Amino acid sequence: MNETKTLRQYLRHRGLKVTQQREEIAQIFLGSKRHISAEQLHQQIREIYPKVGLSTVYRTLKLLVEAGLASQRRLGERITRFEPVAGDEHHDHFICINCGAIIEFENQDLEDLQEEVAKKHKFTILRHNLELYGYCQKCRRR
Amino acid sequence: MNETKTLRQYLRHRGLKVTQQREEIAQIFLGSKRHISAEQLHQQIREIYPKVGLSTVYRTLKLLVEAGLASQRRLGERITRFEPVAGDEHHDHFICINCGAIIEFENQDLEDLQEEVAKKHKFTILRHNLELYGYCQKCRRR
DNA sequence: CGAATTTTGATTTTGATTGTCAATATCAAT
DNA sequence: ATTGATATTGACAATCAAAATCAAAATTCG
Ligand SMILES: [Mn+2]
Ligand SMILES: [Mn+2]
Ligand SMILES: [Zn+2]
Ligand SMILES: [Zn+2]
Repeated sequence: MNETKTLRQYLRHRGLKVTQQREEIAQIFLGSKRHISAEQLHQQIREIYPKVGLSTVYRTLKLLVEAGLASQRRLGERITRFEPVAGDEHHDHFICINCGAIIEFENQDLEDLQEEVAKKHKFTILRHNLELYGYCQKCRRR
Repeated sequence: MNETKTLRQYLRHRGLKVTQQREEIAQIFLGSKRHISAEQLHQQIREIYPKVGLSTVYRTLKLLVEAGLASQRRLGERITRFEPVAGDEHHDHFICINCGAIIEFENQDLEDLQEEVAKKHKFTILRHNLELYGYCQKCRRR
């Protein structure tokens, strides 16, 4: 678990405390399925660490995002979902409006073109959100 | 006001009723500033039509979206904003994280490239969201 | 250890949006 | 114009994810 180290470093760097709960939450989060909600993660954590509260899950997810270990998304639903970030990778999403499937993809041309458009408008991009809604392979025919 | 006609047609086509409130809300919405919230729109409407309720504003905005006269966005905030749609135009957004400015842009290459990527993944795009967050021209230097 | 500081978690609160429902409006057929 | 079936309205309550509260507990560092 290298990410655990990254979290500890981030916390110390900010003068925050390395607590049991933060380590437990990070541990479970990093091993959980992608695009998980705070509530779902809380359920999973409780199976192993029954005393952890939902508030602390919300707070720790925020820290993980700040530390660059998680990314936060609102993919068409009203709830926020989180996913672990491996290194400096980036990806975007297809979302099937029929079955709810989330398909991740990466395309450097798309990223480059965005930068080009930004340059034209004298805008500096720090991050972006691209969500493509429609039908997945299984759902597209009827 | 050609859009008023479009709304009437849409309502009749769906067996819905053309009401005072729907026409009033549409009228004010179409003349309002872009990226307005339901609450803000309700304020504006009340200045001229004081009896219109917030629920009806929400319901009518939904109808306007369905009729293709409005588009609905969540640009990083927790609230939903609406903007009138002119014809079949489409655009995406830069959002300045410093001053909150929203800059609209259109780029056909970007749209085409998205389609290309979708084809590779056997995904059919019906709609999409692209939000580029960063600094606008004014805010980018310091 | 001991004190200063931060964190936790049960609980309450917030706030945007949606649901409820009795009163009212619309509209097609008389 | 009147009627009656149906849809709509608006005040209000409900929902629900997320944020705030705060006393008790944990962490850190000398
Ligand atoms: Mn993802
Ligand atoms: Mn816009
Ligand atoms: Zn699907
Ligand atoms: Zn700016």
